[in-house]
Amino acid sequence: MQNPESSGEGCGTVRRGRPRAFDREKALAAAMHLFWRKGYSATSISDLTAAMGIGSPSLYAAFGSKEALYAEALEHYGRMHEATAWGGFLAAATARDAVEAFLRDTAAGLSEAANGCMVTLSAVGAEGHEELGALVTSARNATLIRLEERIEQAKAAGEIDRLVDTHRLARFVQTVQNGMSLIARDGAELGELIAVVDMAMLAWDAQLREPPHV
Amino acid sequence: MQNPESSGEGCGTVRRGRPRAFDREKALAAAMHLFWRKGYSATSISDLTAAMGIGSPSLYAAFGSKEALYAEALEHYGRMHEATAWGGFLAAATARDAVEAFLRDTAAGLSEAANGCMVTLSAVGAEGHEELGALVTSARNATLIRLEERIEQAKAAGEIDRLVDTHRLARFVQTVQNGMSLIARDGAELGELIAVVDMAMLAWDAQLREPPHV
DNA sequence: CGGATTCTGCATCAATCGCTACATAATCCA
DNA sequence: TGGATTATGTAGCGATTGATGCAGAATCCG
Repeated sequence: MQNPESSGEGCGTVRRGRPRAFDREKALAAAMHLFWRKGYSATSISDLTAAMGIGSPSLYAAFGSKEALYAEALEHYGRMHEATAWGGFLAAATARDAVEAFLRDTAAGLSEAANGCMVTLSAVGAEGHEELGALVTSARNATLIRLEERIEQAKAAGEIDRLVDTHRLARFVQTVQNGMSLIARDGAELGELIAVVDMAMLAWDAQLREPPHV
Repeated sequence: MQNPESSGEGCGTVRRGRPRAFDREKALAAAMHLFWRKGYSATSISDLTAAMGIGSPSLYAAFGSKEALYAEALEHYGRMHEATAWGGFLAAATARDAVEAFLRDTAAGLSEAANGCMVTLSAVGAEGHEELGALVTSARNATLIRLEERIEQAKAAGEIDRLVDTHRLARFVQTVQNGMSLIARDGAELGELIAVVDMAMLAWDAQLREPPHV
């Protein structure tokens, strides 16, 4: 926050003084995994320094504070999972294919991580850290908006009837995806997650068969 | 834990010594709401004593420890919401009606509380308290088992084809219900939750129309 | 080399954590 | 009333929390 150079990693500038003895990216990844698994409040600085393999002064010099480290861990999480979560979605030819790819890729990702989605399951706002809570809330909202925009695009392309409720479709997909994070954290296996996706797509198809105005 | 009388509230026995100056049930309810909203780790004893309106010695005399208080708050939560969550489910004539009632009652409950379900969203196990984590995990699993048993019952009654995958149906319903907790905590309104339920029931109906073996 | 700069490890800060000892207050039974 | 029992309030326990001061080490530029 206070030092504008420290957070940006200063890619272009030549580093002066004693060089950092640890890999900042790896330390950040370790912190991310810890925050991901235990949440913000239950993760202490000593947990972090142990997992990152550094002392607390190095942590604070490199990341500023626990809150700033969490914010950066969130960004790192987003960078790491952007492609796997949205690649198929963006490449799909239709909104239906996009949604199905999105849910299937989510299922695949969740069955590997087994922690659920860091963004979906974060309760950092409710834990009393409103600024960080706003970060995760806006990240969640971005998913809903992406879904809605893709559906609107499908409407413009004539793929989906203009009278269909975009928000309803998107909310449903979001709900299923969120729920998958929870059952995955409780140990659901890939096959179960895939079955959930299949049933969700049945709902999608049935909803688009329904008369739009009832 | 150590004192067998303290946790059971000793309804029948005559109380001796100085009487308690606070309402144990109300204090427990206050603790439950705090744990519900903030989670286990982010809720401190001073938060609790402030919300319960008592001193810490009274808290420990009445509830034993923070962990025991959380466990009792969980039970209290279950008792408070058992009827509203499962009343319609148990009264329904068919499995389909039961599931729809379960999801609709969930939607109604979530739109009031706006915290999501305390059991669904608890991460106390991941926070490092495995015993409490086992409690919430088994509570979540109980929901899945109830759903599965109701579906099996419907199969026995000839209402649902025996070849349909019980676990798949139950997992889907559980996933949708879990997801609803998350979007409710993010501010989804009753109408949006109801729309999700409607779409979930489309999936239910479509799944039961599908040929069981593919 | 010397001086500036930056990072690391040790030690520690004030604050808070979960929890409790202790003296006093309020009730019961006799 | 007096002794037994239980609850309350103050005050504080040792441990841990998030976060730093500081001396020394390691690099840069000149």
